[in-house]
Amino acid sequence: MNRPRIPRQSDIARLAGVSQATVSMVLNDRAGANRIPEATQKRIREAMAELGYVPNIAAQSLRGGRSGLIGVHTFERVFPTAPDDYYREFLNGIEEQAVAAGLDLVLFASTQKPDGTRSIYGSGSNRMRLADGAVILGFEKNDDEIRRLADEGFPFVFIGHREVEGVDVPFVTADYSSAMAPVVRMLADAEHRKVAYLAAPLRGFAQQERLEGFTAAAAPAQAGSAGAAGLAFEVDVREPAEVTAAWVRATLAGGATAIVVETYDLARALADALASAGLSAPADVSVIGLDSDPRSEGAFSHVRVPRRAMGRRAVELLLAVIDGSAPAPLTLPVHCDPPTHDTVGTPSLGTSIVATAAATASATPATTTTPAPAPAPAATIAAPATAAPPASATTAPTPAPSAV
Amino acid sequence: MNRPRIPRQSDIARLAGVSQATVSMVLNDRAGANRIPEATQKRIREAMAELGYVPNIAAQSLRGGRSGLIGVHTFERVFPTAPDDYYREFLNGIEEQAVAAGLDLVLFASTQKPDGTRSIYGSGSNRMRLADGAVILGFEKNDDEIRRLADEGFPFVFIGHREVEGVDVPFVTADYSSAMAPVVRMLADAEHRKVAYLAAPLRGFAQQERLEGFTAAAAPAQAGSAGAAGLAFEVDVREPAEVTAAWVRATLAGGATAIVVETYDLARALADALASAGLSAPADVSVIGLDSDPRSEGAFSHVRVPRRAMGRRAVELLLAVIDGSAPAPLTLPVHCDPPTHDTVGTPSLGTSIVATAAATASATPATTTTPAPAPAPAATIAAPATAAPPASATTAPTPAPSAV
DNA sequence: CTGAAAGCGCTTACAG
DNA sequence: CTGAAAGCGCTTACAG
Repeated sequence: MNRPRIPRQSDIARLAGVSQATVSMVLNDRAGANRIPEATQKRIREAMAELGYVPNIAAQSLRGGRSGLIGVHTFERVFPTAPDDYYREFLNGIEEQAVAAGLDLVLFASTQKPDGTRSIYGSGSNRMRLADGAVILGFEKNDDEIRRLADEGFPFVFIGHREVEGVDVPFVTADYSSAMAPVVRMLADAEHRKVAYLAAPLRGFAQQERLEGFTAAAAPAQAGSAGAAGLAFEVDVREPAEVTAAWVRATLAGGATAIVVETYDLARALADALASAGLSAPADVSVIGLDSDPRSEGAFSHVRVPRRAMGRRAVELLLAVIDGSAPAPLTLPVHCDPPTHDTVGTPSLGTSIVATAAATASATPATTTTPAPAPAPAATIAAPATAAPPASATTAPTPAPSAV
Repeated sequence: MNRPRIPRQSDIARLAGVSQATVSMVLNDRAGANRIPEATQKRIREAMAELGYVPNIAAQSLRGGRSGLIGVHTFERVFPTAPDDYYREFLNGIEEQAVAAGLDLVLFASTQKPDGTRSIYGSGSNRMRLADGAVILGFEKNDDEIRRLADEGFPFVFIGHREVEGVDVPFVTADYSSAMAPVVRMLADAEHRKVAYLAAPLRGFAQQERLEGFTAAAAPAQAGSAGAAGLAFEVDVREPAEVTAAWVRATLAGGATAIVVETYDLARALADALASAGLSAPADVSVIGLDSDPRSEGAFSHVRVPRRAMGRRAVELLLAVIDGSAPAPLTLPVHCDPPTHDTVGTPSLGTSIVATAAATASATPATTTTPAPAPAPAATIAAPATAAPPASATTAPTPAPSAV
């Protein structure tokens, strides 16, 4: 069977009795600019329909420069084996926005090395340039590759706060600083007076910003300003393995009536710990998570990290970067939905096992006592030494996120 | 900041002191054919590395070369909103094999129309031609687009049995015909004598093949041949909404001690029906599903549709189609893992609500009584009229799947 | 108002 | 052993 040749512009031109260039003009609606008569245009369109013409994308993008392709690169596998993978919602958002922008997505799979990690330049060449730009995700540190990408002038945007020395890394992030106010308000409104802030040892940017936001939100209330009643909190840095039934009992015995959980792995550990202590939220203790993953989502009320919206905004930001219309510093915080009330109750409502310390105990709160206006620096909090900010944050101060 | 120009072959050529054509030869490993000396090749490769050369995919594919891109097209959205989407595992497999083959994946999102469906030619141009070939998924019927794709000679492979008149559609499918034998054996071994085969009204290829496979496996046993004891079954075609507690009671009252569920939506309906009837599997009735989706997976023992493996094999088959090394008829059945035993028990073990009809009732079984060797045609089964094969299967007989 | 021509970055015969 | 040249199918100045 002889494969029928795919029609091209010159075939239409011949059929319509015009030049190939004229066909191109009509196709691209630049016909008006050149005032090609309606009759000619009609003839051309009829010829197109008759031959079933379809433009050759490769030729178009070779000529025009843009491929209409947005890359997606992760430093780990894109479709992890686990059914509850973290990337999923980001991809949903990226895809949504690609649809809206009429772009296609390239998932770079060819860059995977035998150990399962993915490298941009590992193969010796940057396949990524096949796309007009790329959204990059992943926890792995690959500062050298990022720097090289920036040096080449390749447009990219990170999902998640990323800093690489010498490079203005564009990124979208959850707006944790503003997301903490509703959390504090909800706890204060439920008349909690003392809260345990269960923090992760690894102090990434997200952890840092959550704690700063929480502190800033709690401080004015603490000072007795308008609105909610005072809320004291104590930062407790723990590995997930340390979050046991005993830890829960000790925490409640210390007078806390609510627990704020910084990360999703701690949230999972806490859910297990509560279960094995025979306690439940909000009956025995109120709990709010500041992050979540699919596995921890059902356990507690939590700040909803807007992963899908972040994916969408990342593509928007990328498109702005690609055509140079994005103003510095190219960081885009995305609003977080406030937590639900499911696992937050009033202390009196609970059948707390804590009888030794009153919920309203006037023990010196661990939080700042300075009546300074928000945002108060987190550094004044009596946190364990392990809660020190990450190296990058101490050497170079974290830049304030600002909208694009 | 002036963006450094992206290097092209002529830049490498200049740096290495050769012609651009020579660079192309070395790049494409056709250097051997032209016996370009190792020293020259080395110089060229070093220049490539130094400049960070990456081929321009558009130019390559315009010229007729390979882009190293495998397209993924779905007639519905790729990343559905529901957390339990059906495509997920297929994509996992596709991606796995892309990694293995060193290829990248293009997810066509630009083709989405306002109603959410996706069309290959809807935008007037076939973006898909950017890729070397494509894996296509989706339930929507778009025979015209498939035919056009085939006419253009574009390589593609379907996931799922697909037939389009006048086109040899390459596809991978679950090997249902062989998957049914373990199901029949498991039921017979557990000493079931009468089984209800709960079938879907929509008789797609998968449904068709399951029923044929089941019939073929049950027939020899029925004839008293070696191995399992006789197994009679009655096909009951139902909409999911019809699968109620009453339906379950009536089915058990009819003497069936086990239910085989053809599709995952019926499986979900049956799970609900059992619950509302206050029954459970395998205590009251044994149940095996012949398909599953993430939402029905936990409910019953089921034949595991090897979605990930199907994704992998689809890419393998596509690569064979692309370089013309795949022999007709290009259909590839993938082995299914046998079901677990979780919801299969012996009838005597159950506290069946059925007291009226003995489990070993000698009522005339609905199955074929012909002692013919397998595979027996499903047509001899006393199925309701609505269980007629689909139009395409009656006009053109279903071709026997055969390995590539 | 329309056409001839250049050129996007490649690959592949074809000459030397 | 290597280079000059054609050409893939387009878009976009530039001439008429």
